[in-house]
Amino acid sequence: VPELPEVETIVRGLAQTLVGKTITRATVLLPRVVEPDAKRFSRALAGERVTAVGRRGKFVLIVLASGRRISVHLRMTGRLIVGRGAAPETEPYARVILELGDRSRLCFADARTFGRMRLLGPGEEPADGGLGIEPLSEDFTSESFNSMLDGRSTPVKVLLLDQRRVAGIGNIYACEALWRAGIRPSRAAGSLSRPSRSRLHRAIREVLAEAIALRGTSSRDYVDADGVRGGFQNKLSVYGRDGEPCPRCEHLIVRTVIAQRGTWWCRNCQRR
DNA sequence: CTGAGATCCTGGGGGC
DNA sequence: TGCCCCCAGGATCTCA
Repeated sequence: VPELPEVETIVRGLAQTLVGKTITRATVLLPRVVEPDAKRFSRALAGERVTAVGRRGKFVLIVLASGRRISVHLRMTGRLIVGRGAAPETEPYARVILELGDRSRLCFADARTFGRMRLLGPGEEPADGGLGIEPLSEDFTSESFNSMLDGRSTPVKVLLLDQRRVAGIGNIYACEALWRAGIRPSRAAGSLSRPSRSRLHRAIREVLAEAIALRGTSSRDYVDADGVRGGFQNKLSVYGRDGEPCPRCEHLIVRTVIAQRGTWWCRNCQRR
């Protein structure tokens, strides 16, 4: 499941290989994963030059010379692979192929087809419901996070996953940040003490930065734009580790469900 | 406004 | 060992 650190790693790779290249042809193999319709999508992209590649939350943003952008959301199993070998014959589950001027290709592959590739007009934003603050930006201060929690009865984990508030945190890093901060995931957000909020704010920034440094977490499908796995899966403290001892206190990690999502945590040292 | 639940998909894990 | 069934999981939409 690509979250902020995985998307950031992909984006850094794409920036190296895509910028300056021209899209000579766009082939849509599965029409329902693109917007607008496949015909308009491929017609609009032919001849476009890539000027930059960026990220907003979990969205990859490919900036084009015309001012339009392609947004890509990988959801669960999406991949973006660049190379000469990135073709329908060699990439399983290829959904969209962008042919580049130098005979290489950008392939959007996705087994479960939840991912989306969307052409955005100038000024158009990638998420329909809007995106919240970037957790690694200067704007994400302890103060701004603190006021985000005020008066909210929703479980703090649900709040962390809400892209309209903080953009880019998914299930893995929500679980990991809560563990680092020693906070029970089901705890009502607004009921957290000020020191707890501050610890959580810090934990979020730390875990995301560390994961980026290790090029993300490869639990199953994720690989970067060059097809390389990340390294943070070896550093996970709780995610996916039910039945194993907590790295901090040795109590067994449990898996519960919050808002239909698997939630891994330590009953002993996440009591705040 | 807030939250609960359904929806979309399919590989692979679990159960038998 | 093999087969079938069921379900995870992010965002969005509907409904209460």
